[in-house]
Amino acid sequence: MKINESALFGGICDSDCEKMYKCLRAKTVGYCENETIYTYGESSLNIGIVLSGTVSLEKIDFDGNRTILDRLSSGDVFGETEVFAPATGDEIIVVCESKCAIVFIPRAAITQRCSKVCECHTRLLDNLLEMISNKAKRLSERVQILSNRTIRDKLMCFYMLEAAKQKSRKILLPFSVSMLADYICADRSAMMREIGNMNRDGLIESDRRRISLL
Amino acid sequence: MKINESALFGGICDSDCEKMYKCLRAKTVGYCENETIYTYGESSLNIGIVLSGTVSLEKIDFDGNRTILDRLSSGDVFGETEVFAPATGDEIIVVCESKCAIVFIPRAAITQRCSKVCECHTRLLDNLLEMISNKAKRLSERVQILSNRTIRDKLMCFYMLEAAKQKSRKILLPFSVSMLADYICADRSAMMREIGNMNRDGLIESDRRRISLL
DNA sequence: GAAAAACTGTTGCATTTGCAACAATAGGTA
DNA sequence: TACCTATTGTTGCAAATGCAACAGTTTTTC
Repeated sequence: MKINESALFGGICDSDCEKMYKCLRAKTVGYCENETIYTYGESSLNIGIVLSGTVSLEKIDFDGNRTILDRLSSGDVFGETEVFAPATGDEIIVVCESKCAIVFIPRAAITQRCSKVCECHTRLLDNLLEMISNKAKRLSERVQILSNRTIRDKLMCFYMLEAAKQKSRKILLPFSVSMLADYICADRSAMMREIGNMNRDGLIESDRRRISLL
Repeated sequence: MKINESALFGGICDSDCEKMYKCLRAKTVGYCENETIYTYGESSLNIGIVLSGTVSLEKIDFDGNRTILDRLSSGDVFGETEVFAPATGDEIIVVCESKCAIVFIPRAAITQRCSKVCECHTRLLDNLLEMISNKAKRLSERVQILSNRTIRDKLMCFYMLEAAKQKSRKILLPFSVSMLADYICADRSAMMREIGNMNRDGLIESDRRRISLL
């Protein structure tokens, strides 16, 4: 994937893109699995664009518990705001899930548009607007899921949203069953037990990552 | 409060503001307590700006359970994206908490900038960008809080964040204790019990809305 | 192909939570 | 003042959840 295929540069032609890459003082860096790409609060003067691979946004609290706040893939952006300012004692980081390439751009270069107020820069802002909206949307979905009090309700909420996205009552989890537990912030074994109950109660039919809503 | 005092129109002079109010086809409407102002999915062709008063974003699920997704006051914006697209069977609405005035602007009027590509319109987009970022930040805080598994941890997380905002270890809840239970998605009585335990364990000293972190 | 690692699935038990029902205390109003 | 209402605070009990420990299965790695 090239930078001009990312959502941030959508609608900007190749030659303009190259000019902007320089104008924006962008840099591309490669990472391997489990490498820490970004620490919120520290290096937050840059925004990052995922060119390829998958990364996850994780919160590590003072007890060492890991929570996935968000998962990003090709074309997604992080650090575009101080959205994930960590609470005292916690740490919020971006970690490489699978080998990836990241483009870093100084935040100032984006918001302080160039003296020429060029069309491209305006387009860039438009794109950024939509991307942050999407991030807000994902977060809001997460809040919807987490606002349920029981594991069963959290799961049903997640399944429903996923079914809507996949336009089918038979869904395939976008990540491992263990990660689902992290995502809905529940104990894995308790979640497994509840999935078993839901099968028994005829709510769903599930086999590992494959779930049918009944 | 006048429209040009809202964050959306920040940095735009009065006369320009008036012009834009017309150019953007804006309309101001007043609401009384508990009135429903906006239903996501239905009237989402407009964005709304809270001029005065307080409104809350609520999810009503099919069982009738109410969850507060967000609270907005003077200068805040809602409907700027389809951020709160309701899950199937649920309803997401904006409800008036205390007597308020709302400015509605057709969404298209904002994103499709006027033919003149005027400075004001660009500024408007900049402002919108920052506001959505703030919304994402609030949502992310909420996720941080909800990602804790016990009521105690949720409360501590909330207290910490609030202490940081109020720059003091003695904090005053921004809403009623009952609403706090809704906010952290816990049963009120269970939360009260846990607050009692935390006092007993010497973690906090609390009296109604007044809390000291020890 | 064998060993290692990661993931999936299960169970007993102590703790936490939700639920229901009720008591006590502000705050507002006639 | 007396009354009404909203909010805050309390408790018993059943149900849900987390925790720990372990077994089976799949995937990766050498």
